[in-house]
Amino acid sequence: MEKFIDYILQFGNLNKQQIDLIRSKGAEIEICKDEYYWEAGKTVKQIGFLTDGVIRVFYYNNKGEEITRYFIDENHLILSGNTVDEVYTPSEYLSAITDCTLVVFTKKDWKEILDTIIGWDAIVQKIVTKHHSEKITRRSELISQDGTERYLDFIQKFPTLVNRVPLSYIASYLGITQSSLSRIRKNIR
Amino acid sequence: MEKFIDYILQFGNLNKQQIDLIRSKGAEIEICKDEYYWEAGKTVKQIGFLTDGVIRVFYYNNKGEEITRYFIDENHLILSGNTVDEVYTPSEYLSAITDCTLVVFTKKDWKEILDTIIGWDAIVQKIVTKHHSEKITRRSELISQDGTERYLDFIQKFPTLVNRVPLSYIASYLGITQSSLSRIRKNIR
DNA sequence: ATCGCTTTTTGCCAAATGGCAAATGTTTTC
DNA sequence: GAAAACATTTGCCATTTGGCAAAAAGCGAT
Repeated sequence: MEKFIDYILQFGNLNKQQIDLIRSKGAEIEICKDEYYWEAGKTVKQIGFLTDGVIRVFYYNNKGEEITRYFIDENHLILSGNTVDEVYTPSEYLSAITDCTLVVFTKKDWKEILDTIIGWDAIVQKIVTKHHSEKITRRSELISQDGTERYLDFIQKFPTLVNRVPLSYIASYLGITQSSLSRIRKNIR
Repeated sequence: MEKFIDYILQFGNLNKQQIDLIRSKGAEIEICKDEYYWEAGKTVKQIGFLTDGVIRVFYYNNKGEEITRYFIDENHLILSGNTVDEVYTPSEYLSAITDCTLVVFTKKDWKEILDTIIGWDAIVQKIVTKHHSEKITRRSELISQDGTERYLDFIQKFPTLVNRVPLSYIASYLGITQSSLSRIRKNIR
């Protein structure tokens, strides 16, 4: 919970009352390795913030292959759709790579926070925009690189993930096969 | 100008007064082929909406190569940063591929619209989020495809761009070399 | 129609990556 | 600690892509 508060405070100021409100609404939950947090086609009912663990976001392409779109690690918001009111049904899966701890808010409580704390919306928007931009930048960069560059980039940008995420997922994220990535790693050593 | 109004109305309702306000603030400008609309490192002073033409967004990677991140075509908002107040200095270039027509707003006027029209912020946010998501999805998909699939995907998703954008830019966008793309096209025929 | 300039295609060969299956290594379970 | 389950590496070869340079095609100005 405190991780979430600290995180939010990086993006805007909140007074004690406001912090208490947030604290009173958030609930901690745990997800075991390999459990889904979201499933494609199933309506999302909560807003989450990952405080511990790693989650993998993936979808199935038209050949039925599982493609990892990105990883979510500690201190990241997991939002559903643009607005709280909107019913949101993802087209991708979120699955825990390790055991995870999250702070979650029901949509109702989130809405209450939104209605009570002036500026909350702006804070969340800031976070969302930041994450979006980062993802676009990162994905775009990958495309112009060869396998080795992609991997070096990955270990540099996500040093804490390299040893916690199975090679096959990293390979999928980088757009190369697992065996190629294995060879690339050999060459780097 | 009317294209902009029509576009905005897809995302939210506005009354006649509000539309008139917008109309009174927007100015039409033209940009010739190969001119820059944004340059990396130069502060952006206006909000733009592309009504005609195609713009290329690119940056230089660490080898000094020009990498096309994406294309902007008709009916797309070109925003600077998260908020109007923020001074925004892009790290990429926007350059006209064809002659372009834009509707532009000074930051001051945009702010006035923002302060006058309740819900304007939400409309813009919706648009931005939509574009972001589309870009992330598109870029992610490319990564798991080979050259041929990338190109087929491109012509299917941007049929109007294929014949207006030089091959070298498309190749760069798709993360393959121009000669490879040329061969791919030959094989497809 | 011709010249000059830019864009696209092509040939040649090298390098990178994919596909598949077996071997090896690691972790979990009983 | 052995067996089973899972993850990673490796060998082998086919395919794809890259790099470079020359040729061909396209285009605009005169």
